[in-house]
Amino acid sequence: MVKGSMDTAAARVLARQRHEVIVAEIRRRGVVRVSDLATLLGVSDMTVRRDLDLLDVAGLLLKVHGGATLRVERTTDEPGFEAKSLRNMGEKHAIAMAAASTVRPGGAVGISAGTTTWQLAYHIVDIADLTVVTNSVRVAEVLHLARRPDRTVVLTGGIRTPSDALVGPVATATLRSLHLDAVYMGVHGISERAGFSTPNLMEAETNRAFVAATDRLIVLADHTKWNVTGLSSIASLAQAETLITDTGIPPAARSTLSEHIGHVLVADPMFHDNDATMTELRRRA
Amino acid sequence: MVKGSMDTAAARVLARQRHEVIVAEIRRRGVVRVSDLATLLGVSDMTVRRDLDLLDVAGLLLKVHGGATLRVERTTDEPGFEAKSLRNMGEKHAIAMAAASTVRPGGAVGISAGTTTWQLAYHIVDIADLTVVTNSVRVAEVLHLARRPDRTVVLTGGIRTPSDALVGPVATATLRSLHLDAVYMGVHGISERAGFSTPNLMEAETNRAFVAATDRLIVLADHTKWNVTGLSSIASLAQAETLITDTGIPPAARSTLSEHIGHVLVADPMFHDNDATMTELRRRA
DNA sequence: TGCCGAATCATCAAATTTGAACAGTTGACG
DNA sequence: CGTCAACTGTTCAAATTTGATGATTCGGCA
Repeated sequence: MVKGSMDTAAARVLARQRHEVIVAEIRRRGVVRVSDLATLLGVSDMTVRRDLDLLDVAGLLLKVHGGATLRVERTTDEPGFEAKSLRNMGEKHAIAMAAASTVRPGGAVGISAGTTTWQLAYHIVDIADLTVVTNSVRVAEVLHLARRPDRTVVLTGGIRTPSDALVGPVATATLRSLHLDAVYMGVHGISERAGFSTPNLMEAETNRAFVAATDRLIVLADHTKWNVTGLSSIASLAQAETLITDTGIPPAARSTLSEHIGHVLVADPMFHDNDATMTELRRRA
Repeated sequence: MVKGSMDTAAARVLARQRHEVIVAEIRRRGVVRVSDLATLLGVSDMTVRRDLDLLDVAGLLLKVHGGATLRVERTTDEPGFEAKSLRNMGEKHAIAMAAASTVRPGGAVGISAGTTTWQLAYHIVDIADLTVVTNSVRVAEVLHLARRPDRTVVLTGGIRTPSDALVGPVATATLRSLHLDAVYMGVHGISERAGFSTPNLMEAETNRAFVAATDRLIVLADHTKWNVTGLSSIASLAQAETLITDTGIPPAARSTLSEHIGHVLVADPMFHDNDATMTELRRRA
């Protein structure tokens, strides 16, 4: 009972700062000791332990004897844990589900790198006779582990970016030699003027190669991407055959998009709100 | 209640750190001895044994008399690969070490897929200004995780075989467009008549593309490969500039090989060395 | 098969870590 | 201005971990 209810979590600013420092420290060094943190933060060991308790149940770290460590991610498991830290999971999940339902058996599809397309990979493992071309090591990994005999997974090759995409001359050259029935692409920004865009120059180049390899471009983007412009444009709105987004998209944006894009699908996200931190913040406000 | 069995830990270095080092060490070398780990980690034999006990029941390794080995059965990884990597671990390790010492900084090297070349990857992470081209997802993974700014890792792309090699038209096309200072290649068989060979047709094709991309072919093969002939030949003995094998090779074979190959290096598996993981841990402690 | 050195296991003491209880302090709110 | 809830620090007993000691078992070799 000492570790009270959620009400007690609405802490002073001081506690929150400590929590941030602790998490940052663990991210940086991988492991921290209670005694080190106590010295670093200028508080007692007991306080540090209580902090670690909270952060542990919140899923931000893993308490071990003597300190705490990063939470181990099971890369081969479902995206749940790792993806939890990402924003708009519910929306992305709904979008990925909707996108999966548009994949036709027996074809060859391209899948670009990104968190939404990564989710998409999980939903197409059961589609029959599919050939998938991707520049995402993660997407390939998911499909590879499924081990279906009627599945062909082609990696484009190239240099790996921090976000796990393969880019560069090798990737684009490979894509230039291929023709795909459909391409599923995640983007970082959508606007009427700049079209679809991304902040990474290399990824933009690879994505343009994807676009050139198909007549059927399907863009996956949750509503937070609207009116965001990345450094480099990938394609104009009109080049997309279909855009799949979620119900958070403003009606005005929806009608604007419909003017340029043939099909605009709006996926309804499941209710998926378990973020304790968020709730906590709401309470304080 | 979450309070685990595995994360119970320690005094100077958190037990968690020890566990990570132990698992990494086993994955890298295949086998470790209790006494080695004790000196490596700076703790007593008894502590190491207790750690191995925990990691054993956790399924991360297999305790044997004198130390521990990789677990043979199902891991999260591919069975084919793991199973193979167990055999002749000491020899492969020695060969990989010898091969790493022939890698010149500042160049571009190719590394084919295989268990020996996978080990090689661990030993070249510290070589400066290196560009690596590989068709092995595992090799790329190892080098990618090192995150060195002066490292460029290029994946060839292609279709993934059960043994984790990328093969097919995409892989060969990529390799045809590249020129490498040296290529490090593992093979499944060596004989005077058939030269270097492998049982997998697709891998053979990719490997031939590797050979064609360089003037300096370095073949890695432990002594069990001698007089083994795979389905498909990759290259003749004369095409190799260097062959690196181990002391288990019969003298007769050695002289035969020397007739055709410019350099034949024989690595001694008994030779033990220091390793980077240890120094890093010491620095933290 | 039997022997010997090495490895393992069981047990215990010392050192460290942990959690619970209690008390003091701070800030919010009626 | 007083009350109350929450947070923090201190103390102390219990639990965990570690290394050492000695008995036992294992594995290689003649």
